[in-house]
Amino acid sequence: MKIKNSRLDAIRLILSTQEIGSQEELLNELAKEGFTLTQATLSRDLHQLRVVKTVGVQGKYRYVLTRPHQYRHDGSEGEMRPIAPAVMEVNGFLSIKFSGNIAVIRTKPSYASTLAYHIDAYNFPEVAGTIAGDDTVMLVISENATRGAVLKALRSIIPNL
Amino acid sequence: MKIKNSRLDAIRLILSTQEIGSQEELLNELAKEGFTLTQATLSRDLHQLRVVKTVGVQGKYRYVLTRPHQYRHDGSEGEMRPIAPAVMEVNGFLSIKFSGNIAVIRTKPSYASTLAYHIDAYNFPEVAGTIAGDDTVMLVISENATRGAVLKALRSIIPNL
DNA sequence: ACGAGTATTGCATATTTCTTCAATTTTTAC
DNA sequence: GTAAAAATTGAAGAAATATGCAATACTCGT
Repeated sequence: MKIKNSRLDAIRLILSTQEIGSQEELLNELAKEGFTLTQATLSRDLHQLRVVKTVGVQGKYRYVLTRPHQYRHDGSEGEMRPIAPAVMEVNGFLSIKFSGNIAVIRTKPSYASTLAYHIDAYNFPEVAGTIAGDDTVMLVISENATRGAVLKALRSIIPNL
Repeated sequence: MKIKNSRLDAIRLILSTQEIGSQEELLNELAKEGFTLTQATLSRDLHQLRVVKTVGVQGKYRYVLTRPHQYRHDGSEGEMRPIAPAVMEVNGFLSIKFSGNIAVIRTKPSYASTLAYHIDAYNFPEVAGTIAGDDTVMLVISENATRGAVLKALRSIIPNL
């Protein structure tokens, strides 16, 4: 089904760029994008996407993505995902540290999966893969990439870096 | 407040060892431990602990811990946390692979944060830190530790390893 | 020890989310 | 292409969760 899949994509996109606190809110955002559906369907969509409702920055509830299987596209994955639409503000970033071949990125609580989603979306060759917790992203650096190259790549999507 | 804190600990413990699908269910478990409280209070406790309701193994909903600050105790943290009470079954473990200075541990869906929680609780010096996704834990090995040492440490809490 | 300020809690209810059922649409196998 | 099977959906209501309010318990400074 075509409609459903693009709707799921829309949900992912919205959740990764906005702070959504209830299904109704998300329903409105989806309506703006031209998707008409009921809360019942949305509930099922969220279940399928394994989205979780967590507690965001100021104690507000927030729906966030949990990414299913992390660390992909190490060459084996030909599937070229569409580039994230326009460079967007990826806020929530706090700090980055390197250790061996990985970078540990700290974010504000509940922002990690959003950031990881964006990093993934760009398919940087310097990035072997990522995994997101709640406020931490671990990024595995590609074999032939340098830390500097990773920083440079990330700077293109993280404003305050 | 003493009661509340031990209750929060009890919640953490229960969530990390059992599959809890609703607050009422958790309420029952807490009752067994001698805690009497209402769903309202529990809701607030879960909010404070930033527990999330996610989708578990067979599509069932499940409450899981989100760990607040990963990768700690690199020397800077003196705070000695109490050892996890008794060695407990940390099931859900599937496999472990090493790559450079990290270990990638696969678990059954939604078990990752539970496992990471336990690893953290033990404060192994061989472990620089962990981060949990949904079904994956990435563990950063301390600079001066060997893979064997990490395995040995993990074996003490993961039965089938 | 007293009182002001803060935190914790239950109750009742509002709000939100999930699920059952039946209807439709889409896919699959011939 | 057609029938059977599977998937998707909305409506409505059930179930689960969050919260305003008032009462009680605790903390801290004096």
